This record gives sequence, structure tokens and C-alpha cells, in this order.
Amino acid sequence: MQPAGGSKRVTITDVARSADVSTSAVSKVLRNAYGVSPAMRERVQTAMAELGYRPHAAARGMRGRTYTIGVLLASIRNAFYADLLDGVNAALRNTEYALFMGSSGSSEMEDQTKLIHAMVDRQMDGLILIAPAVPRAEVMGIAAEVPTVVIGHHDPSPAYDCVVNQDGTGVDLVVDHLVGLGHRDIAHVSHPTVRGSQWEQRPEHHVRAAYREAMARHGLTDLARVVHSGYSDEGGYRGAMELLTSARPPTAIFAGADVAATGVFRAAAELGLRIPGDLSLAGYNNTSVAALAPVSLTSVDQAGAMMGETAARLLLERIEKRRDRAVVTASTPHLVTRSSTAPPGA
Amino acid sequence: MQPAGGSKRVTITDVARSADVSTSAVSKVLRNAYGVSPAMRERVQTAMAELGYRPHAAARGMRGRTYTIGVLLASIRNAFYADLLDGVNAALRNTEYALFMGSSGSSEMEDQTKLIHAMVDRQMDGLILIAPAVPRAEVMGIAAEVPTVVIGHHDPSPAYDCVVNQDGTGVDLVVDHLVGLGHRDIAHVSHPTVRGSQWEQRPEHHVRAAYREAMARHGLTDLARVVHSGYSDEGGYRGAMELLTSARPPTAIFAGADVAATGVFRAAAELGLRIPGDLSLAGYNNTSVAALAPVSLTSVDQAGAMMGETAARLLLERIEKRRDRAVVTASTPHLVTRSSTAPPGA
DNA sequence: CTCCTTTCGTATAACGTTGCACGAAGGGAT
DNA sequence: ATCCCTTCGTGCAACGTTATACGAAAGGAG
Repeated sequence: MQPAGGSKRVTITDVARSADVSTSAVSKVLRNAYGVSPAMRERVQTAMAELGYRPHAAARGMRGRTYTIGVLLASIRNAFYADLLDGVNAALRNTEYALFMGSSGSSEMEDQTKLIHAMVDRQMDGLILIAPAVPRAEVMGIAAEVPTVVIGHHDPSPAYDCVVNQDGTGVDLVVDHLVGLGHRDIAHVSHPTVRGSQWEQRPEHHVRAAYREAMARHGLTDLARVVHSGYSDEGGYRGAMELLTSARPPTAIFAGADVAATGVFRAAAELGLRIPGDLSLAGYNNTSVAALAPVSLTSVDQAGAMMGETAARLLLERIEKRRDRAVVTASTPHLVTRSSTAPPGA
Repeated sequence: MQPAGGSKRVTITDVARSADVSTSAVSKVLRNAYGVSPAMRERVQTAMAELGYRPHAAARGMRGRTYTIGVLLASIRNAFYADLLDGVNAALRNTEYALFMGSSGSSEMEDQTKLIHAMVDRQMDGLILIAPAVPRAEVMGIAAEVPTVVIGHHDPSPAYDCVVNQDGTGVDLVVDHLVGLGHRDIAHVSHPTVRGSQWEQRPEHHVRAAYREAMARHGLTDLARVVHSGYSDEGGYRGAMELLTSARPPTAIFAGADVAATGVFRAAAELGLRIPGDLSLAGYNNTSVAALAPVSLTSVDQAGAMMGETAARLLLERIEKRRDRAVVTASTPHLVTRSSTAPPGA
């Protein structure tokens, strides 16, 4: 406990002086290195506690680890990411590592690149990139320097680990559910393909393909319709408007993200359509918004916390060199049925 | 020069060699220091661009700035914080500073303290603490070491700058609005007082006091009722349940946070009460949730982005030593009326 | 043509930590 | 006693950057 005034930080040298040993000895204790007698360990630890010593991460960074992990978030507003983060936090709870997130606010490629560089420049030990918008080649370059886990994209690489969801299964659950309720005209609101991103397997691609397949499986190929208005409130609104004012409005809409589903709600309200009476609506991700009483949106749960925990675990394995081969883990989604879906015309 | 595996980073030395000058010269260019001829600046900058040089933040941290700003977030789920962050990001956009957030997930005091220490240990240049749960003395200690801005708490200090909202005004807007609609029995859902936090002026205190005053101003002192069930979905639910199943259920509820209002929605739905028919509901913060079509919650807008921008600006002033006296800025809220409030019995 | 300023570039010592290389005890085996 | 291991502690050279001190030109005033 140091008086705050203009006092200097407690350094390893102060500890060494106080414990009457060399700085190397203190460093050894700090690192659990070989060649420390119990007696010395004891003395050093006492001194550290007495002085309130905390290692200087920047200095550590110059030589090795900074014990810092960075998470790139496309948007802080997507509640699903919060679930992921809870998982990451949980996995890191009892380690020495600190977690810092960077969010560009916008999901612009340029901003994200700057953020990732900022993380690398600060010598972070590992990176978790959530659905990065930067080119795949860039990520592979980064991953060659720093252990990296990519969450969301289904493009594996020997350079980084992947944590994804079995999106195909999730889509099947939704379509089967809606068909089971009696719907046939089921439209899908998707995200536009980002040009030049080099990611072939973004979640929206998987979801889109799985949607078409599921429709085909039910003999509804001709009724399958996709609008690419985007995963955002505004995108959901525009997509729904287009669909619902078309010559043949669908009886059900499957939005590829909950956040887009909220836009569909808005469009339906404006058009005087009641949900689920006139239109059934399903989302994806089961974010906390879906669970809100006035929303009560049927959605696919991806167990975000579990994915986050897995990502953190994989990252630590890599950082601590307990594994050197890349890995892909895919978790199983399940459907949460709420009151936004019902038989058509109910 | 380097085999693919362990390619080294480009350092100031590489740039110096390539431009055929000393490292000091490169450093000078980097820092815009005095004593650099246009010719040399030109050559160095060309070399930097050619080699793709990026300064090593950890090394910088050992001597001075790290060009890193840390934001402490109590919870990543509160959409109001996202508004604040947008503002902070905007203010930092064209500076050299990178922004990293730390969120404990839980708002436990201990976790937050660890996070703040992690930021200080990483030599961050400035800290923005959003409604910190750690003891005030602790924050004052930190602020003596690192420039700090506190958002939310109305307890100013010479050690740090404060960015707050005129919460009293916001509350007046809500109560006046509800009274204007004809409500008299207006209850308030608040947050429990945190023991030992030493913050006397948390926003919920201001809001609570202002609520009582506003009720008194309308001659409704006896009808004023506060439950301290907490600013969370669950807290809103419990508080509303208590109020709505009491002997004299209120006709309107003013929730101190939008996130608590969503819990009130849930309670009302369970009790078969319609909003706004049977119960008017107002929130605080005007988060994006309030704007969702199925929610459409009347709420007080605090202009979060502006507050965030102000906080960042104040912080930069302090970091760059353009100001040394602490400052408090309070912005004016306004009411956003939506469809969750209506005359009683409408 | 001195002498005195500027101007501009370089040498160098930190900053706090790590990890290798080294050495001094102490303990067995011969 | 000699030699060789362990075990355990220390010395020291990095790591990439900043900032101070200093020297070498070049320019100006007398």
C-alpha cells in the first residue's frame, strides 16, 4: 500500500532490496522458475505483499508475455457477443491474464484492421476475433505472429483455431418448426455478401445455404426467398418491407439474426400486421432481446457463453504451447420457441 | 532474411538503418520533436512506410506514453454504455490513441478493482470509469497516478474529472409527463444502495431524491413509493411484482433504467396487465431497446454519445497537460415519449 | 576573421523485466 | 581426500523506445 502522491511504482528492484535478494531471484519467484528454495520464495512473497508489488506489464511485454488477451468485437450492441464474452471471462477468471476488448463501433474493415494492429503493437499474447470483417489473408498474417482464435467464420486454417456453431442444424430447427406449424411460404432475411473479404464461409452463407436445403427437403424449393438487406434493425425493416408489400407476402419470416428480427417487428407494426397472428417470425442467436417479454422472439440458441469459454481455452493452449495444431470446434444449437411463431392465420 | 517461422518485427533500428540515420533521429520524427530537417523527416518517413513500421507500444510504455486509453464498463449488456462508447470512439478517431474496454461481466467490486489495476499495470495513459463500483478512495488513488474521468457519479474531486447528466431534470420530465397524463399513483423502481462504496452521489441517489421532490411538487408526497430491487431485468421484475400485487397497485411505474423496465414488462405480462392500458411505464437512458417496435418505451435520453465524447476530450486534455484543474460537466436530458405511457385506464 | 548563436544530427543512459550463463555451496560416491 | 553432481542464488545483457547531453556545421554580427 503506497501513498498516492507522486510516489513511484514499486518495481522488482524494490522487492529485491526489501527481501535482500537479487532481482533475478524475484523474477524467478514471479515466473515459478527452477532454482528457488522454499525459504527464499517465502521471503520474496512476503516482501511483494508488503510493498503491494504488481508487475509492470509493459516491461514484461518487452521480453515476453504481457498476460493480456484481446477480443475484437464487430459491434458492442449485439447482445450475443456479450454472451460470448461472459464465457471468455469465465475461462480467464482464475488465470493471470487480463481481457481487453476493442470495438470499432462501426464494422468497417479499416477500423477493425487498425484495432487488430493496436492489439499486436501492444504485445497482446493472444487474440480472439469475433466475426472479423478484415480480409482473411490479413488474419492469417496476424495469426502467424500471435495465437489467434476466430469465432464465427467456417473457414478453417492451420494458422488459427475456429470456434463455430453448427449453423445448418440451427436452420433446420427453425424451418422444421415453421413447417410443422403449417407454414409453407417462409422467407429469409440475410446479410449481404461482403465484397473482397475472402471469407468464403461466413455464418450467413451457411445459414442461407442451409435454408435453401431445408426448404427443398420439405418440397418448398419454389417458395424459398432470400432478401439480403443485412443483419441490423434497419436491414430487417427494409427486408421485411420488401417481402411484406410484395405480390405474395410470406406467412413466416426467418431472420438470420435477432437484431434483424427487431426491424421486422417494426415493419409489421407499421403495416398493421400482428405477430404471430398475421406473420410468424423467428430469429437467430437467442440474444437477451429475444427473451424480453414484449418481444418474445422464437430464436436459435448458440450457447454463446460456451463458445466463448471454448475460444479462451483454445487460446490459452496455444499461448502456453500445449498444442500446435489448429483445431475447429462446432457446437450444437437448439431452438427456443416463444410467442412470435404460431400456425398461419392463428 | 528471416525464415518464415519467426519473422521479426520492424523496429526503430531497422528504420534508422534503412534511412541511414540514427535511431534518435527516427525517434524525433516519430515524436515531432525539435531539430529535424525537412529532408531528414522526408527520408525517415519514406523508410517507415516502406518497411511498414509500427511503433512498439510496450517499449514506449517503458519510457512514457502507451497511447492507450482504458474504459471500465460495469456491464457490456447495458446499451447505454454502447452509446457512451460511440462517443468516446468518435473523439479518439483521429488521434494516435487506441481504446480498450474492460468489462468484468459481473459488477463485483473485486473484479472491477482487478480490471482497473490491470489497466494501470499496462501503463495506460488515461482511464474512463463508467459508474465504477469500487470505493471512491480507490479511484482517487488511481486518479493520482493516471488521468481519470468518472462518468455517472455526482461526487466531484480535484483528482478526477466528472461527466454526468442533470438527472434531476430528467426525472422532472418523467414525473411531469405522467402527471400530465393524469397519473397520481406513480411508483419508482430504483437500485439498492451499495454498502461501503463511499460514493454519496450515485445516479440512483439523485434520481430517487428528484423523484420524491417532483412528487412533492405535485402534492403527491403520500403516494410516492420506491422499491430498491435493482437496475436489471430481474430487479425490474421483482420490483414490479411487489408493487403490482400490493394492496394499492400504482397506475404508473418509473423505472430508473430501461433494463429494469423490461423486467416490469415481464411482470405486467404475467399478471395480465396491458401496457399502457392498465399500467404506464417509463424508463431511463433511452437505450436502443426502448426504441424497438414491440417495446416502444417512453424514456429519458441522456445523449450518451455526447457524454462519451466529452469524457474523451477531457481525458485528452489531462493527458496532454493542457489542463490541470478538475472539471465537472453536466448535460441536459430530454424525454422521448413512446407508446408505453398513456392516460390511466386508457 | 573571430566569436557567438542557431540548427540539426548522434551517442548514450535509462525504463522494468526476463532468462541465460555462471559460480558457490553442499552432498555422495569413489 | 578428490571428483562430480545437484541445488540455488547472482550478474548481466538484452528487449524497443525516449530524452537529455553533446558535438559539428552553418550563419550572423562585430
